[in-house]
Amino acid sequence: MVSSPASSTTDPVSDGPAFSPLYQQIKTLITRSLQAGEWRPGELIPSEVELAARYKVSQGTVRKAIDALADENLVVRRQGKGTFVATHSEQKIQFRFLRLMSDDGETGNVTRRVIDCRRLRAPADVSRALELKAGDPVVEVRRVMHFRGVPVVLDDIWLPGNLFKGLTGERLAEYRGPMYGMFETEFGVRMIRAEEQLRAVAADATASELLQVAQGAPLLSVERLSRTYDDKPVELRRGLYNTEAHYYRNELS
Amino acid sequence: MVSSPASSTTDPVSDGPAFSPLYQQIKTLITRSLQAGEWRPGELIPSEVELAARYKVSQGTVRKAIDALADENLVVRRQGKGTFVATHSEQKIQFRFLRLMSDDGETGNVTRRVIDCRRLRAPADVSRALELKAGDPVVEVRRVMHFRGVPVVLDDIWLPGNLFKGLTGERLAEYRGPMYGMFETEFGVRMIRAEEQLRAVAADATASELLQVAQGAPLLSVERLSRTYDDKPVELRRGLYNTEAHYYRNELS
DNA sequence: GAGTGGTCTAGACCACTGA
DNA sequence: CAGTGGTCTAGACCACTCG
Repeated sequence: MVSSPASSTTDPVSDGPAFSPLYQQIKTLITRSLQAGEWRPGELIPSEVELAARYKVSQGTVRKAIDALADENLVVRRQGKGTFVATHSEQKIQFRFLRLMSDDGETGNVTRRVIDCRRLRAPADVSRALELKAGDPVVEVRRVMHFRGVPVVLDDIWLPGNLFKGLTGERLAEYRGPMYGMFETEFGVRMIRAEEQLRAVAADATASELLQVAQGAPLLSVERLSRTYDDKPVELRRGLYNTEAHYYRNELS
Repeated sequence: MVSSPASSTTDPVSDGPAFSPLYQQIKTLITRSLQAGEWRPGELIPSEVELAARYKVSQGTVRKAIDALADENLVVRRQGKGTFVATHSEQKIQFRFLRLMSDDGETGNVTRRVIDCRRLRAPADVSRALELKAGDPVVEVRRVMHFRGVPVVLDDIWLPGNLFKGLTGERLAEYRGPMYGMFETEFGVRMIRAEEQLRAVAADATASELLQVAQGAPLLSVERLSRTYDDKPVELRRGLYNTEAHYYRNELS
């Protein structure tokens, strides 16, 4: 294994060789393999002993690297079976990114309706957020999510056009299940983490119509920037949530 | 060290002896000491070797227990110095519970003004949330937070009267810094984790006056239930945030 | 330099899964 | 039963802090 200093995503850019522990370097190597698609979402990755042999380190060091990856939800450990690449196409993981709950606890059936899907040159604010060049192509999607048949969420979504070639409203419409699941299986783009900015806003004409609320009614605005393995932004999403009978849940610790 | 199964907070109540690893048991013991005040917020706890000797386990096992406590923010590790009990009276930790950011990045000066503070018998919804008996005493606080002199947050707060004997509006008003810091130093009550429910609502007459916004203006409603070491609820808080120039930030991963 | 937490190793044993 | 991850130990060495 390399013993010279390796750069880490969290290392300061300042002076000094910036010591990086072995397990961090291993973690980086495994992450690269995940990013390169050596093991795909849902698949089994090599066992700890195998990886230890591959990288010429002890099993304990590999273990610590995988522990960190599991903490970040990049990977899921299953005792007796092995370690699997995390996937959005799993019942259990879905509500990690969809934090809306019904007041009565039951979330009920979720259905998604695509209102619009088009390709265009990125508006200034979108290209800035997605770190694209001005005028780069983006896919713009508008969709409504229904909970038990009632429209609750209106999403406007922008995706880098170069990463989502061939994405159309039809393909979106015919896909069952969460969008992020489709993105990872159909386009090889996996959303890893996201930052959200929440605000209360008044419903405009469009929102009023699509969410069936009065104009000016208070809506929860959720602006999300999603990133993939290397922290590159790959989705900008502006959501409007009707919180009459639902709430956005959050845990602080 | 005990070798028989020990109950953990996350153990299922189902059948079986429910195997609990040693480091979990150690973690529970350390948590009990924290709760009992053996080491107070901000103080140094015994070194890993000392604790290993005390509990008759290896240093590695103590290490894993402390790692878990550090992950939960109960404790802070400082290489070369030791491990410290986490405290809310620290610049660094303040924005763990206050997630409001200014649009321009700078949060600026935060000031707090107590509008009202009184003792009363808990209303039904409050006593239910705080798991009190109907009619138990609570302290009710109303306060406004100003960012750079502008009122942005209106909080209504309820605290179990038995835990906060002697809390008055005067004592609150004269205290500088975050409320949770005062709670831990003055009343020995430490907020560990909290669940929040976010909604968009319309400003009523009171909010409109105290936050200087139009009646009916959209406000972000944040209902928070805070818990202490043993997961007992110790605070219910209903906040109204003016998100004209601020947003509630959240990270998903 | 002594004391702290942080890393790395090697080996033993345990708990769980599935053929 | 073999193979996986999970726990626990003991010891060596490193990085950091402070007197």
